[in-house]
Amino acid sequence: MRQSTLFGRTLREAPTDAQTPGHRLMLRAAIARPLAAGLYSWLPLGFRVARKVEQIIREEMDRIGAQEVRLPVITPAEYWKETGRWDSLEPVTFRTRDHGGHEYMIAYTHEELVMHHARNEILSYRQLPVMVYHFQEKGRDEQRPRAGLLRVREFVMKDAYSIDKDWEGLDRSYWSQHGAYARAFARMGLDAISVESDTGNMGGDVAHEFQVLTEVGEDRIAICSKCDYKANMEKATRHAEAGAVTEHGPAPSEIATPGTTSIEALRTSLRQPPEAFLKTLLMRDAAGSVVAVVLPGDRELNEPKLRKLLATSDVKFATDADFAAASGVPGFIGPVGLNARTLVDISVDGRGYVAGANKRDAHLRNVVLGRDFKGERVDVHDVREGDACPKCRGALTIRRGVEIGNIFKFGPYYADKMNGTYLAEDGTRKPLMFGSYGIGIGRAVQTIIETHFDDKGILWPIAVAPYQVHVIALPSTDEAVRAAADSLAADLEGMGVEILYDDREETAGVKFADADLIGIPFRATVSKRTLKEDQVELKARGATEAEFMPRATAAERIAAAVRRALA
RNA sequence: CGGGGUGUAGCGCAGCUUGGUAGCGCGUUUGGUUCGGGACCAAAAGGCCGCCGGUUCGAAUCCGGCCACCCCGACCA
Repeated sequence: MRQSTLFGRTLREAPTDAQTPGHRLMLRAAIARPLAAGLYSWLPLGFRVARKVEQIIREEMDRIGAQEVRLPVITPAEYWKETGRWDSLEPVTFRTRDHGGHEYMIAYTHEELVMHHARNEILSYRQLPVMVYHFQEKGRDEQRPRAGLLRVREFVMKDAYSIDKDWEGLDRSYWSQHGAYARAFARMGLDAISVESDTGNMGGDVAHEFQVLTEVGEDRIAICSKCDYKANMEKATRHAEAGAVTEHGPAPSEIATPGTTSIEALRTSLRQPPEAFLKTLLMRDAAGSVVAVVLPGDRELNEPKLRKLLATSDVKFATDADFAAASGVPGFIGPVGLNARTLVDISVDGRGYVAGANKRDAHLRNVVLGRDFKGERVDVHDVREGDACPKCRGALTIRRGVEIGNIFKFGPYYADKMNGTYLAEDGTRKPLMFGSYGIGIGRAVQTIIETHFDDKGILWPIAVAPYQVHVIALPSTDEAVRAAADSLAADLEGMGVEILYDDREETAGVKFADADLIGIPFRATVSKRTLKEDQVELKARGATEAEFMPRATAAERIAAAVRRALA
């Protein structure tokens, strides 16, 4: 590819609103361009990377026997209505109607559609197990797209689906996908770890996410410093000495706390640490049911855990009317005498706490769990740095990560809702056991950049680099140089090496700066200077030293270097 | 969705407080000189100052409304 005709120009400066290194470099190196909030177009260089990422995933999917298919982007409402997701996904989906008034959704994901085909194609246990996958657009009306390609509203996902006879088969499919993911990410240069995750609005129960740890990530991951425990914060738990302490102190007594409505204010006025207090949160779920959540003053509520526990799509703070119905007073609410379903986090132990008195300007001291109030024991708090690992009691650390892939073990969840059954060996109808497995291509591409760059630009892993060798003619206006560079470029291409050939009439500084920015793994320079010795200079991106080789054998040697790097 | 911010040439920005015919750097075009790390000289092109309305003799500037984009949070594969 001649750079003089390349569509898309490099930018000397990134727009100021691009914040993360990967976002800035992605724009500067002409990988992709924004079209609107959360909508990006690939430019030629970026699209080549995206296709290589796809190809790696395709090879790993094929290796485990998954079969490539392709489903539509525009999907009829009827299938989504079967599972109830037509309604539940409404806030985050793009919809339209055809001229006949029929409703459609830009596919948010493809479980319903694959299950629909599966129930028609699969009649017998003899056809199982089977896995299919495709690379297809997803439309998600994210309320807040961010950081370039990391969170967008339309993107290509590799989504795979496994269909098995039983849990045992599903387990095998799940772990074969897990293995394929690990290989695919390693091949594209991503250092991904698999962590336990919540299933969110995907339904089902067991799930893992593949996370690349980087400060630019939006997810928080709890990682044990001793064992292999790793979990997303929305699911992470810890070892807590529940109820270990039991105080048989005096009965609760009221204390005047005028205007003291927050833990922070109490801490200051009573001169006690946050963990001496009980925090009682009155929450209401999507159906309007109200629940009181009791936590120690130093612990935060983890909403995803609470949603999961209540099997609801949404939790909000309660209304004034809810407070009145529960006999609670905002700012002075406490578990003693509260008229509401009460959930007590496992972080609450047996000590005597200071808690709201459910009376204006008053708190109670010496409030003891079990003696003065009761509730269901639950785990709905955020873990934090230093907490004890639930598996080994080692210290947890909290890191940020980008979720580049996920795998879900649904079991009969979709089959049950969509009547997806097969005829089993014993003559009975059984549900198709389902799993789904996604990787966001664009997010993977930018995550590679986020983790492979220096102060000059991108350092592409060669397996996904837009080209393998950047041939530079210096200067292109010199006949002899141009002829030598043309022939090197042609020779390399003839050997199947992917080259970007900088034949532009630019100065050395501009060409080298662009080469560093674009980040192709090898740079082969032909210049007046190298021509004097009848040589070609070869330099690896990121290396400090260049290598000089005779021009006659240069193409051969460079091609060999590329082969070695790819191996 | 809550909070904050920004919209002026392709990109980065100044001008707005105090209203008076729109500027700087980079980039682009042309000519010339250069040529191994974002060259130099000269000339030039390029602007519904986000949109609509209001105030005013006069609005990039003041007022109102709207739109777009970004950041933090919430939420979300």
